[in-house]
Formats: sequence, C-alpha cells, structure tokens
Amino acid sequence: MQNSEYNFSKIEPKWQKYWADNHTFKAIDFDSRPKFYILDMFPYPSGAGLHIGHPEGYTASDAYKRFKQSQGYNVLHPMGWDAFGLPTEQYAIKTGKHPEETTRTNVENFKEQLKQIGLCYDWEREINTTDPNYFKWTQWIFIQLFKKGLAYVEEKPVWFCPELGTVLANEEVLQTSEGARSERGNFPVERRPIRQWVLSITKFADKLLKGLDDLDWPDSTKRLQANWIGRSEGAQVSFAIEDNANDRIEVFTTRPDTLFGATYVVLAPEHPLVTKITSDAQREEVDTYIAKAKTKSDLERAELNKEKSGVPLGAYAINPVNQKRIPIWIADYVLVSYGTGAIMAVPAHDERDFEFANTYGIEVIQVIDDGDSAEKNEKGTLTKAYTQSGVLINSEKYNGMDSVSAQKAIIQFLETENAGSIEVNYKLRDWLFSRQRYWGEPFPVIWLSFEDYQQVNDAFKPQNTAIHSQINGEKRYAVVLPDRSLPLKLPSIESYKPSPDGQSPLSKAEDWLNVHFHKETGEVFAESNENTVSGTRETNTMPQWAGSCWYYLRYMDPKNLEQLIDPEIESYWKTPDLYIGGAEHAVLHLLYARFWHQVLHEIGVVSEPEPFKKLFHQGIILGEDGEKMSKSRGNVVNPEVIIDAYGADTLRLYLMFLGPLEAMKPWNTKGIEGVARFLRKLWRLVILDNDNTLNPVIDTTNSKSIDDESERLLHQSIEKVTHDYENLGFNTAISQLMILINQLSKLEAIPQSVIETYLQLIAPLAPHIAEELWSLLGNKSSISAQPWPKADKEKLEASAVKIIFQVNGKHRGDALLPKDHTKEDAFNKAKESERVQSQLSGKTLVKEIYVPNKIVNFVVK
RNA sequence: GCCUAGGUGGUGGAAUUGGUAGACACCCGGGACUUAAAAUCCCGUGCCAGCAAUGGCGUGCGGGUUCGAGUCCCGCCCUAGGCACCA
Repeated sequence: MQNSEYNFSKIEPKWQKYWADNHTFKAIDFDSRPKFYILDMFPYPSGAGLHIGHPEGYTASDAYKRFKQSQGYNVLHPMGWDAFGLPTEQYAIKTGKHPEETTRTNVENFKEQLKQIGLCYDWEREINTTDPNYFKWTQWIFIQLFKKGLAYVEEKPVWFCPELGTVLANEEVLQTSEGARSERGNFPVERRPIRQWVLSITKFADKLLKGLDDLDWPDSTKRLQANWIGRSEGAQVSFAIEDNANDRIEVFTTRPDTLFGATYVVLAPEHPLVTKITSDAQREEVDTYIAKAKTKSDLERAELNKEKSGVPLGAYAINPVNQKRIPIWIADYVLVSYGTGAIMAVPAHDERDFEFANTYGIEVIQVIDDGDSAEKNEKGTLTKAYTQSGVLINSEKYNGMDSVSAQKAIIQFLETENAGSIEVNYKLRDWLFSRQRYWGEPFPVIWLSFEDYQQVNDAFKPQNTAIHSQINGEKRYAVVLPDRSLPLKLPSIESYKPSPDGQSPLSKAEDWLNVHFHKETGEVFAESNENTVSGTRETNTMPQWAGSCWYYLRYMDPKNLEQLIDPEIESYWKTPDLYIGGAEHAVLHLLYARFWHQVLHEIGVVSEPEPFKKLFHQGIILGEDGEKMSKSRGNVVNPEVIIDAYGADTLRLYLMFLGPLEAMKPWNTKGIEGVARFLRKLWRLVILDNDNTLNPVIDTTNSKSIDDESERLLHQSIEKVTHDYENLGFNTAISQLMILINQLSKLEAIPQSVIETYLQLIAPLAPHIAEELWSLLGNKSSISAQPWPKADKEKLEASAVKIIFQVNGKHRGDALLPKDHTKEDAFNKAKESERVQSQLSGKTLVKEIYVPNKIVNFVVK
C-alpha cells in the first residue's frame, strides 16, 4: 500500500514532534493578538480507544484552529478528559482494578491516538475531571449552589437498575418493546424511592429560555432546548369543593377562555386531596385504581395512552365562573408532576378530555364557536374536540368575545373572586443530581443531628431553608465543608459494588464515613473534641454531568489552586468562540452547562451570562452499510488502521471530504483512495524522486509567469477556500483545492510562490505534508507562522465572460463575450448561433431577456 | 400524534440572491506505460434515441407562480432525528 515517494509514516511523527517541541500552538494569556477560543467536547476515555467520530469533529476544530492562527489570532484550543463514569466503574467491579488506574491507561492511549492524527492541542492545559485539583472546583460549585438554596434532598421514586446496582436519570432510561431499559447495557430497570440530591434548575427555566435568543446555535438545537424547557402560559384556577370549606382544587389551564365548558375535574392518582375527598361509596374502587397506577411510572403511563381510564371520587367541585356543580375524577392521564397535578376538563375543546368524556358518558359543552369548521355528526354535536381558539358561546356575559380578550377578562374576574391568576408552567423538571456509585465526585456534605446542627456556624448552611433527610432512620441536617477542606477525595474501598439496597459503595467505608465536624471552622477530624459534633458524610456521588458542566472554564486557568479561575484571565478569554460537538448533547449537557454558567455569572465568577455563543454539531459517520457503526454489526472503522495504511493527512482530508460536516454520512473505504491519490499528486508536483530533489517544474526564481486562467483560478481558490474554512465547509474547500492542483499540474512551470500559497491553503487540513514540502522548498519556519494568503481582487475577474443562450429557458449554446459587451452585442451573438437559429425558425419571437454577464433568453411561440 | 432536518446519476456529494443541474471524487468501461503487477497518465461515464451533429426526458410525487424552478408557493409520499397524555 505504502508509496515510496510520499513517505507519510516518516513525515508525520517528525512534524508532530516538531509542533510539540516548538509549542507551535500554545495559547498565551493576555497576548495582544485578538483571542480565539475554540472548544471540542472532551471525550470519555473509554477502554476501546478512539472511534471514527472523534477524529471527525476534532479534525474540523484542529483545521479551524490552524486557519485562525494563520489569520493572526491567539488561539486557545485545549483538550481534556471527562473521566468519571460508569464503564470504568463496571470494569473495576469486574476486575478489582482501581478506576484511577484504568483511567490513567485509557487517557494515555487516547492522547497517543489524538497525537497520531496530528491534532495539536495545548497539552499544558490538559484537564481531567477525576483529578482532585479539578473536582475540588466541581465540589466548590456545588457548595455555592447549596448555599444559594439551589440544592435540596428528596426521597424520589427513581429508576433503579438492579443489574448495574445504581439509580439512573430519566435520560439514561430507554423505553423499549421489552419495557424500560438502561441506556448503558440494556438492562431492565424499575422504580424505587431513594434519597436524592436535586438541583433547582427550574428556577432558571425562564432565563435559560430567554438566553437562547442571542446564541448563534443551530435553530433545531435551540428549538430542542426550548421544547425541553416547555414554557406555557395560562391561568391557575381554584375550584371550591362541595361540602368542604377547608380545601380547594387548584388546576392549571392554558385555556381559561373555555372555563364555561368545564364539565368535570380530574386529579392525578397521587394528588394529596384524593383520599380526603373520596366518598365512602367510591373508596374501594378509588383505592384499587391508585394501587394500580402506583406500579406504573409516568413514562409507562404515557406508553399506554391508547385508552383512557379513571374513577369518579363521588365528590363535586364548583366552577368559579358559574357555580356549576361538576364531578371530580381521578385518572392517570393527569400527571402529578406537571402543573398542580389537577386539571379542569373541557371535553369540547381538548382531545384527551373529549376521549375521556366519551368513554364515561360525561357532558360535552361547546363554548368556542367553530364557524362550522369542526367535525360534527348529523345532530350537530362534536365528534372530535375543537382545539382552536375563536369566539365564545355558551359563556354568559363573555359570549361574543374572542379567545384572547376572554382569557384576560376571565382571569381578571377570577382575581377579584380570589379564585385564580395568571400562571406560567414548565415541562422542565429539577435535575436529579446524585448517583449511588463510587466513581464520581463525592459530595462535600456532612449530615448532623438537629441539636448539633444548631451549634454549627451558619457559614456551612444554606442561606434560607435548612436541608434535612432521613439518614439511617434518623432525621439529619446537611452542612457543607469549608473551601479549605476541598478537595474531598474518594476513600479507598475493597469492593466497588453497590449494596443490594441501592446505597453507594461509599456507605461501607466506615473510617471515611463517620467524622467529627468542627462547629466553627468546619474542619473534619477523626477524633472528637469539645469543639466538634459527630456526623456522617454523604455517600452519594455526583453524576458524570457535573464535571463536564464547567470544564471549558478551567482550561483558561487549569493550574490555579486558589480559585476556580483568575478573574483577569477569565476576562481575557471569556467563553469559547466556537464549540464543536455532537448533537446528542443538544439538551442535557448544553442545558446543564448553561444553568451552571448562569449561576456562576450571578455570583460573579464569570463575566458573561452564556457559555457557548456559537455552536456547531458535527454529523455522525455511519458504517459502509449505511447503518450506525457498532461492534455487533462489524462495520466499525478504526482510525488507527486507516492511519497505518494511508497516513493521518489522508484520514483528515477524507473525513472532511466525505460531505458537509454537519451531515450524517456513510464511510466508504474506496473513497479514501481518491484523497490518497490527491496527496500523492501534490507530493510529486513538488518532489521528483526519493532523494527529495525538487521537481524542475517548480520555478524557484519566480521568474516565469503563469497564464491568466491559472492565475485567476489561484485567486478564486484563495477566496473560496478562505470563505469555506470560515464556515467549516471543508468538503467544498477540498474540491476547490483538487481543481486547482489539476490545473497547476498541467503547467510547464509553476512559480515557487504559487505552490507555496497552495501549501498554505491546504496546511490546516493536511498539515504534515504541507510542513514537509514547505521545508523542502527551503523554508525554515513552520508554515503555520505564515500570514494567511489574500486574494487579489483584480486578478479574480476575467476579460471575457461566458454568456448562456436560452430559448424558452432551455440551454441552447453559449459564447465568450468581452466583459464590456452591450445587451445588443449579446442578442446579436446569440442570434448568430446555429442552434439558437434552428430553435427560432418558424416561430414568433415574443420577448428577449438579458441577464447581465450571464444569460440571453428568447421567448418564442 | 407533534416538532425539526432531509429526499439530486450506480455511490458520496456540488450548485451566493430563482439563471448552463450533476462541480469534485468513488465505482465502472476503454486505452497508454510495464515481461507482469502496483503506481501513474489519457479518454468515456445522468437516462433514452442516434455513427454523429443533435433532440427528448430528468433534482421523491401531483399542481402552481415565472421568460426561466433543485431553489419560491400549495397539497401529498418517504427517510432520519427529537418530543410525546405537559392540560
């Protein structure tokens, strides 16, 4: 396979060493050049090594980095490791090998592979989320959230996976045909109530939604986040309960204008009022229904959404606008976790309510005029809910009003009656922030008895509400460690296996677990004294998201032991100017990171409110069969194998040539041949044989001129390639470079300056061969140090232009005309053409159209 | 069901604001060089008819706007991704 002329396996390591030794791509704090911070999503260093998706995004950012640096920017392009996580822990459970050790090996392997691709990171800024000097600050951020009242503890029914022995977030659970399964490993999962830390991301829902407006992100990603946050405006309406003066039912609705059409009220089965207001006659039936609902999760309930079911409570609510008595039901189509966990049902104007009312024979009252556009039977009653807005009917004094003004008027009325108000609701739920695992950041939290808690300095407590929970059957209160006790490291333990009851493996590390907390300083001692109180540590660890939520900040100041980041350094680099990574993180990572960044902004750690101004998603590379790459399919492409056979430059170029960066595209091993050929062609154009002697076609004195056409193409290429690089359009940049080399290889003499410009243009994508040829041409410094070529505008334009002749819009020939030709010249020239003449003969010329410098079109009949 | 992105040769994909559809490659066919192979170079390559010049058709399907539509509008079909009883 290997070609003796273009010896990439010798060239590539040489230049990789050169870049490292000379710090060619070092980012310099406070440098006077304009800064540019380009960020890659850092990888999880798995045991399997790089897959082909990594070099795709990373080549794009590396090329962009080299391009920007040549343009005169001070570029920061760092790399690190998102190294906490389940697979490493699973491996530890299986082998007994400490996760730290596995991580170290895997990181070394990943780093080596990245270097082989010619990716030049500023390794002095390398970070690792499992490094105590890194997670010290992850813990520090948690403490700030804790103190601000943005963290709380709750017993939550959560997904538990017996096989993995851990709790999973909703996002880590997949609904499959075999029921709920874990995303990792595809094991069955079940619901279990477990004590959890939760972060109040919902308090930032509005800010997270509004912040999207100013971001230069793909629209689809913004919409995804907006959808996820799911803001909806409406009203909270309060229904009195018949024969019950103490309680009221609060419902949320986006359609207060349909209030006169409410013919029943539904509570979620878990709603606290249910047991209180159920009539004796209905109690047995209701209890059975609740018991059944309990075994299903929200997701499972949603799964079975074909048929609605419910049970009447035998109690009645009073509609606040017309005092109408309507029945109260429970039904599992109402979710306790959204809104107030109760709804007013308006079957005429809501599909779900309509279906339910139909099943149980509940009255349907139409209150919005459909203008005869709704589906009705011959009696004129609705056969389907009419969900549009419109003019009100059957609504007493509101009749004739449109939905918008009726909503306002009805809410106003409810306010005067103390029976409702404007309300906003979000789909977004608070963030379940703990895992019962070993390999994660330990929480810097100590649990104390109430008595002891009262004696402790307030500096270690939340600003407002104390956090308490049942720990080993006793009520305990949470305090955090002082900053100087950080990082709180993981203890050594014998087994990484969680206990069968779902507790973290840390709960077995007794020495670490039981501590004595200094009431004033917060220091922790192994032995008690008169100033300490005894407590136990939190045994949960943080989820993998924690470390990846703020890593981009640490790259700016990775070795700072005193602060998360020096404010002056932060004000120089600010935030990444470009963030490249997969769309699979569109919601979770990118939302969590924005949340933390906004909190850090509020407490003055960072100067900008949003972390990622510009975002780009690289697409997925599929296997040759057009299917997702997977071991089981056997269609996985290993980057190392490709590098061995073709070299890193060919791999880089091919990955970028495959198609648009953002597209999902299949790998094609044969296609790589074309790119390999292209690089060999470039090599031969400059170098004649194995002795590295220059091809005599290279005019080293730059004395021979090239023809106008070639020169124009050169300048067009400079312009196009520059423009394409700027927009990450690497595939079209490469095809332009191919066109240019096809032209140059036809010339009898190529001025050295021309081939040098060519090498500069290709250097971001194929840096090794570019550096090698650049140096063989006699240059001493790195090609990346050269200022980026500029196109000469005057040389872009040709003296003659090609005019297309059309008859009735169909192409019928063309001709070259001088640039300064007139409209009449063009018409005359067109009429001279035989092909045009034959199309015109026997027909009447109706119209003559001329598009300057482009087209002549004759319309005939 | 809802939201989003797409649908262009045998294949991956090009195509500023509507202006030569198929750039650049891959595959395939033919030829040159070679004892042979690899490498390299040249020619052909959307489909149909034709020796050719040329003509007809052609960007998922059906309509429309326009001198002119891959591009704009209306209605469908299909694929991928996301959300999914959110009141």
